Amino acid sequence: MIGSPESDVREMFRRSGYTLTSQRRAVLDALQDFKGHPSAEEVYLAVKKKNPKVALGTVYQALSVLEEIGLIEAKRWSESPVRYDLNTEPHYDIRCTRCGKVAEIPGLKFDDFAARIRENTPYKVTNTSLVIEGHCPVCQMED
Amino acid sequence: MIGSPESDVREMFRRSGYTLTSQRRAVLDALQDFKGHPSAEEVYLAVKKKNPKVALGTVYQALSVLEEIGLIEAKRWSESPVRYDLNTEPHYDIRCTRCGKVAEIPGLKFDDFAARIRENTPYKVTNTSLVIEGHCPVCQMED
DNA sequence: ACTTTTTTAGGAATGGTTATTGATCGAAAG
DNA sequence: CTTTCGATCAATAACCATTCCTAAAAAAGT
Repeated sequence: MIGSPESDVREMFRRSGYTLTSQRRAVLDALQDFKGHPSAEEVYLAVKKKNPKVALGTVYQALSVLEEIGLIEAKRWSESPVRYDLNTEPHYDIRCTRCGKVAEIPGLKFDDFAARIRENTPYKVTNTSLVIEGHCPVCQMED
Repeated sequence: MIGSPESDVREMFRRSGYTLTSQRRAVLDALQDFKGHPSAEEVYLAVKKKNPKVALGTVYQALSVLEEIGLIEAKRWSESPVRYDLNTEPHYDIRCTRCGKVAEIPGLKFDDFAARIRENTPYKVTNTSLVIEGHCPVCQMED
């Protein structure tokens, strides 16, 4: 939800009850450095460069903890591997199903649908995700 | 997008270039009969009752064709198997991550994200999907 | 320092989905 | 009708993202 400076990260871990281990920190750092929306595998490779001993399973587990805490967001596009993003400013992402590139949609005011949904259901909403797909201008030329 | 009566189904198949085979028809029928959002496996079992010879792979293939044509919609919740729904009136679905039940959120006017997004991007938008998850009233009692 | 609980590495196992292949079907032409 | 030829199908094997398992290590609690 926020820019996640050091103190916020610590605070959110403290409140969650999970411990902020070096592996979880490394996964978060890797996501911070990443341009785009890496898959678990890509995060794993990035983390491995600094600490060759981390296991892929650990990265998966760290990602799921970070998602549960709310520090990162998982995007499930129609193509399989789940992709992760730092949970910073709300924004809309669109993915080209031909070339795979993910872009942010600029100039579109973000509508906090999560808030509106909370007002309209007795459910306790824990997660919302808007997936948008299409063909980017370049790939449209194939038509 | 619409109620998909017989003639619409034929028309959409005709325009797509795909042929309306008995298997694809059976998959569509199964979805029509289904309450809720079946997985490919569940659709397969339903189709199998009427035609024991169909293969699971055929169901997957039919589902992907039907999705491409726009007759059905695929929902990718955080829990793995993809679930399918007839593409009828736009609506919001919420899924309880504890008991797995999917419910429609009533009384919430659907805002056509796709239309607003199309106006704000050079992409050709082919698919939008809003995934909402939380804990239903019953499962909240576990807290 | 000792005990308990949580986390990790490493690797094997799972399970949803895709790919493969040979057989079969179906529209279009002769 | 038949023949042709591409599309579709059933069955099964392969794939691969993710989860599970276990012993060891680390962290937290006392």
